[in-house]
Amino acid sequence: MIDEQKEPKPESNPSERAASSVVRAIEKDIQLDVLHDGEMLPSERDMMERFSVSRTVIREATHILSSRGLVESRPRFRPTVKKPNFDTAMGALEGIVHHLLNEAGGVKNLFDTRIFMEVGLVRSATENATKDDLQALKAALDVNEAAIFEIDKFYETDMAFHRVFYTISKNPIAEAIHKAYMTWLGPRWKMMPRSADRNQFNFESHKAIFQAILMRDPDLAEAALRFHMKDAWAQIPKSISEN
Amino acid sequence: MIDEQKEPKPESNPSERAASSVVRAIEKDIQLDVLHDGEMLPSERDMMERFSVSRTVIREATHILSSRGLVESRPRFRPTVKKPNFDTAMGALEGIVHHLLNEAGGVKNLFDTRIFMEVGLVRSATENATKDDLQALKAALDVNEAAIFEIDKFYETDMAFHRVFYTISKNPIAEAIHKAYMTWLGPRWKMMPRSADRNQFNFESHKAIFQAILMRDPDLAEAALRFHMKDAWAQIPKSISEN
DNA sequence: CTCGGACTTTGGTCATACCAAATTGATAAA
DNA sequence: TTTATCAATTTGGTATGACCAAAGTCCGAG
Repeated sequence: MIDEQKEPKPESNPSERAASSVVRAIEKDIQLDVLHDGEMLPSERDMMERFSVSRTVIREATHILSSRGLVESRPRFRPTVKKPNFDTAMGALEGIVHHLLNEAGGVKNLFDTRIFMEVGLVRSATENATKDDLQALKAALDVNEAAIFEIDKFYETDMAFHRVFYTISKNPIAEAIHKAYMTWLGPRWKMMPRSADRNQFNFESHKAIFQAILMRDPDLAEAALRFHMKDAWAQIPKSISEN
Repeated sequence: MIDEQKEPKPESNPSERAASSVVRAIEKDIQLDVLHDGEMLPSERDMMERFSVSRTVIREATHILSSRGLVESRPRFRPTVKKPNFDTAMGALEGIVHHLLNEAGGVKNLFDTRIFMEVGLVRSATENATKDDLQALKAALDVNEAAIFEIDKFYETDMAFHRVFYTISKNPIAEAIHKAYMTWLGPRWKMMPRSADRNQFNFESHKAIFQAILMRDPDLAEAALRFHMKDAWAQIPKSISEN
C-alpha cells in the first residue's frame, strides 16, 4: 500500500500548468517503482486530495501521462501504469503519422525510409549474422514457402520474414520500428490483390535475399532486397500510393 | 470567417468519449484547410456552443489535438493550428524518449541506431550524391575546419556536417530524424571535455569520410564513418553512457 | 500616429452535481 | 467451499457555474 500523505505544495509558478507538477510526481513514482508496471493509478478523488488540486487538474495530468505512454487508459476504466518502451514510443506517433500519411508523398517517404532501413539491416546481417541468426532466417523462409497457397497466412509469414532482419540487430529500437512500419504501411498492402502466383514470386525474392546473405555478399543482398522492395511498391494501387 | 452553425449532434456512443467527435471535427477542418496553418482556434466558449458540449470536453479535445501535434498551445494563449510535419512527430516522442534514455542501455541503443542510419546515408551519398550534394558537403567541411579553434562553434558545425548526409537523402523524414537525434543525444556530448586537439581530430575524421565519398568508395566511407562514431562514443563519460 | 490605461474576453482552476458503468461485497445456489 | 447473482457503492465522464489573472481590445490623451 502506498503511504498516503499529502505532497508538499509546490511554489505556484504562474507560467506553469498545475497539472505538470502532478505529472512530474507521478512520473517519479513510476520511475522509482513506487507504482509498478501494470498497477492501477489511485482514483481521481484520492489523487485530488493527495495533491490538493481539483479533479480537473488530475484528469488533465492523466491525459498527459497517457499521451506520453506512461499510463494506459481506456474510457471508464482506471488508468494502469505502463513502463515505457520503444513500442509505446512508436504508439505515441500514431496520431501524427496518420495525418502525415494522408499528405502528398507521405507514404512514399515513409516507404523509402523502410527500404533504407532494411538495406542497412540486410547488409549488417550479411556481415554479422551468427549461425543462429541464419537458422532463424531459414526457418522464417520455410514457413513463408509453406504458406504460398494460403492467401491470408502468406501475408503474415511475409512480415515475419522481414522482421527477422530487425531482430538480428538485437536492438529493441529496431524491433519497435518494424512494428511501426507494419502498423502504418501494412494497411496499404492489405487491400492489394493477392494470388498464389504473386506469393510464389515474393517467396522467390525472399529466397534470393537469404541466399545472398548465406554467401556473405552484402552488395548482392542489397540488390536483391531493393529489387524486392521496388516490386512491392509497384503493387500498391496508384490511387493509394500517390496520395 | 467560419460559418457559425451548430454541428449535428453525433449519436451518443457510450463507448466513445465525447471529446473524440470534437477532435474529429476539428481535424477535418484542419485537413480541409477551413482552419489554416497558424490560425487560432475559436475560443473555448464559442466551441462549446458550436458542438453543444461542455467546456470540459472542449478542453479535453484541444489537449488531444495538442498531443497529436495538430495544434500548438502555450498556457494562457489560444491554441494555434499547426499542419503536422515529421518534426512535430518527433516532438511527440520527446516525453517517452526522455524516460527511455534513463533506462539501462537506452543511450547506447539509440546511438547504435544513429550509427546504423548514418552508415546507410553515407553509403547512399557515396553512390548517388550529385555535384551539388558534394559541394554542400565540402562547404560544411570547410566551415567545420574554420571552427576548430572556436570551442563552442565547432560543435554546431560538427552537427551541421552530419546533417548534410540527411539532407542529401531528400527525404523529410530523414531530416526530422536528424533533428531528433541531436535533441536526444546532443546533451550527452555537450558536457564532455572539448579542446582544439579533439576538434582537430574530429575534423580529420570528417575529412576522411568526405574523401571516401569523393572517391565513390562506399565501403571506405562506411569504415571512416564507423571509426568516427566509435570514437565519438568513447568520448562520452562512462557514468553517462552506461545509464 | 503613438502610447497608456481602462474595459472586455478568455484560458486555468476549483467546487459541485448527476449519470452510467465498473467494482465490490454480500448472498444465494451448487 | 466454491461459484453464480444481484444490490450497494465507488468511480470515471460530462455538465454547470464561478472566480481570477493574463491576454486582447479599444479609446482617448499627448
